[in-house]
Amino acid sequence: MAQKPSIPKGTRDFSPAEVAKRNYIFDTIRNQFEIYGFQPIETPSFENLETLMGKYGDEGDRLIFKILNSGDYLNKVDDRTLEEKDAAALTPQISEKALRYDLTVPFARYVVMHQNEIDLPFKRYQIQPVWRADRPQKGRFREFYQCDADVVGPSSLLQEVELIQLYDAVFADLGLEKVTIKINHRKILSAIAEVIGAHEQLIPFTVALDKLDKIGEEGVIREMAASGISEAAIRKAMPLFSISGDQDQALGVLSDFLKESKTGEEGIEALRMITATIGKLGLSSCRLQVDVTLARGLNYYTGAIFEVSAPEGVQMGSIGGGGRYDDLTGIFGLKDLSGVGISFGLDRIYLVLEELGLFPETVEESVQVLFVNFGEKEALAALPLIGELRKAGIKSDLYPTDAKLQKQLKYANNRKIPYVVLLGKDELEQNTVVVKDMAKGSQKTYDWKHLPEFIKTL
RNA sequence: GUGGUUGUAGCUCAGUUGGUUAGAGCGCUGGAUUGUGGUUCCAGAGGUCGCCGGUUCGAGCCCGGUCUUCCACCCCA
Repeated sequence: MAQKPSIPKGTRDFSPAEVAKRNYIFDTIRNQFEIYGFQPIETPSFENLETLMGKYGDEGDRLIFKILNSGDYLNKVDDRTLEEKDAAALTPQISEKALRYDLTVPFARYVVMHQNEIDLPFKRYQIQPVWRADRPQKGRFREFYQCDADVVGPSSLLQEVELIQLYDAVFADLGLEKVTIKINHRKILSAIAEVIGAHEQLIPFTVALDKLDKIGEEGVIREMAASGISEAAIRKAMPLFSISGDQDQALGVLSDFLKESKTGEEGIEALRMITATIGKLGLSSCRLQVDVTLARGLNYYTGAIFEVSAPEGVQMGSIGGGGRYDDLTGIFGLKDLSGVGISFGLDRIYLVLEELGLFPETVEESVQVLFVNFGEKEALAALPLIGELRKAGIKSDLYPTDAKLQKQLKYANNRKIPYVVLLGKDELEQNTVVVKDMAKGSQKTYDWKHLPEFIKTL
């Protein structure tokens, strides 16, 4: 009996039209990556499990897709682990490999393994799928593409500035207006926790703080209390909940709040430099916003952290994120190497562009010129002309059968083909073709010898 | 991982307290129109009602399970 085919939860097939639109985004991002001097690398779709485990926090570990060992994988498991049904202890015994969870950790691994071949500063980009065992929602998939650009080597803040410009350049090319790039600094978050006396609970503190715009002040307070942060500490942190006004003002308030912390002052200085420089250089599509409550991002970030949210009015999580990590390669044995990078979430950008109708019409154009097939003789006469067009780089094709003209034109119409060429009995006798402009409905006759004139109009 | 939600034609969706042969619009195929698509008119094809089981004389509709979709958590691109 034939089984009904299906694909796993959170995965998708892509039709030709969808692939065309996805490629448009890929091409736009790749083009700017290269314009900014980044070089491409690729890494395997799966890594050794131990390379990935422990890099993304407990929640991250849970979301990593583990690959079951081949062969008799239960053979080596000790009976006790099996009897106790201890998943955490069992996993490393039956799985040695796991699907890539993001592009940053594999990149860090790559840098360490290839350190002798790499010239610093090393600017690489990487566009590949990643996998997460998350529960799918709109804009959240189990297989999706990330487009990363990272610089390792220089600890200069000019890198952060450049990456913000890169974000802006890509979104400008995509025609995506009013994108907000939020920026914060890990040192600021760490200093706040220190100043209020909640240094031990830095992670729960930042996670709660991050939800301010979603669950409000009360919600944040409740969550902080629930995660063991003292009432006194929460009260101390409260002025931060209402920081508003422009960037300089916000940074001023923060500076006052953290005046006793050297770490905090470093973080504030960094943001001042970045925002001031971007202020001078200007952005075309994006706006940069300091946001003290921005805390998302993975555990390995140590400096600036970024998050890009979709334009207002579009229900979508972040469409990009990034930050600086001073010690990521340290985990793999290479000390004192700083890196900073950003990531674009292709699949979410796609949904945003689709919702706002921002894909150019020509993206779905598979063929520019379609020759109608009137029969064997006419089709044979069309082939050299099609060859001429193809040599000139024009996407052109002959309808494969001599189906009714109505059907062939309808096909051209559905495929959004802008020009149809008619070469029938009369044209064959006169060595001419009739070119029909599908949008206007107008027609023009060209002599075979004068085909270049038509090509010029394309 | 927790709680909820959705699934009927290729697509978007109707479908009465459970009752004979499950509908519409769009799309598709053919014709009006043997060299003119996107407009119009006519006709036609297309369904194991997600899947498995249960209740019932009888289930698209009720019950259980399962898969999927979307939503809220969690977390994130």
